[in-house]
Amino acid sequence: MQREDAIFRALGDPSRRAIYERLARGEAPVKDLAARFEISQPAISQHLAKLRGVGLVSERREGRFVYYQVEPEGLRPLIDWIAHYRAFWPERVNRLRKLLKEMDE
Amino acid sequence: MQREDAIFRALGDPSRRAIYERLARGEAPVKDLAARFEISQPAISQHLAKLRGVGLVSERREGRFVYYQVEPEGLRPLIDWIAHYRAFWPERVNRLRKLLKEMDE
DNA sequence: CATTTAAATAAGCACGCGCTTATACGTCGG
DNA sequence: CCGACGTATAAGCGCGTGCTTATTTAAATG
Repeated sequence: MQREDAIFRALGDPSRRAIYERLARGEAPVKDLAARFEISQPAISQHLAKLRGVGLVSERREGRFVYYQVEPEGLRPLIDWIAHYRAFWPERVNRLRKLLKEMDE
Repeated sequence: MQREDAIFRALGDPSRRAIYERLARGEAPVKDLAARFEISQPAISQHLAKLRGVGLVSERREGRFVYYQVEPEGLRPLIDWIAHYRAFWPERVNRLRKLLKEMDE
């Protein structure tokens, strides 16, 4: 229940969240990310280090390439935190319920 | 789907999230918050302004007191964002499903 | 009314963050 | 081997952020 700060902060940066969203569609080496986004390769590496530091992302080394991918358990602290305060937004729960039902097809 | 930055950032600060969590247990005037937390009253007001700015909190004025309360719809962008990436953590969905069932009693 | 109380705003400061360029490290290909 | 490539790390810079104290505004109280 503590130290979700880092996860919130990690996703609070637009570039970093964009990188995470990109990785959510499939793993990618740093080079590809650096090509897709307009910031420099070091900036990408720094963002990846932070995402990795909070468990949102993991790496897979292959030769001189480093492939990054989304870590499924990474969002758990966020979900748990939100779930903990679910009593205070009952309508949201219903919406979530609908979302889950939509998945059942 | 855009500008969740502010919400992530708003909840990324420990003091601010603590204030939000406190308000989730019931509305409170600024004075009470300033008494409970160790930071100054202006700091509290500044945090409340940011929480209010992103729709996480709302105010109710009564005389010279200003009562703040959690805005139920405030977490919606967060939930929607997470829900959008739900495909990448199927086990989490099951956990949420369990939580929702637990609520049904 | 004058004073006190609740809250917001202003101004300033220290620190962290995101970015850059430069450099180092490791791996592959000629 | 040697040079190029992929990535990480180092160092520095500008700016935003969270805090403080001081001040302002507004409402209750004597």
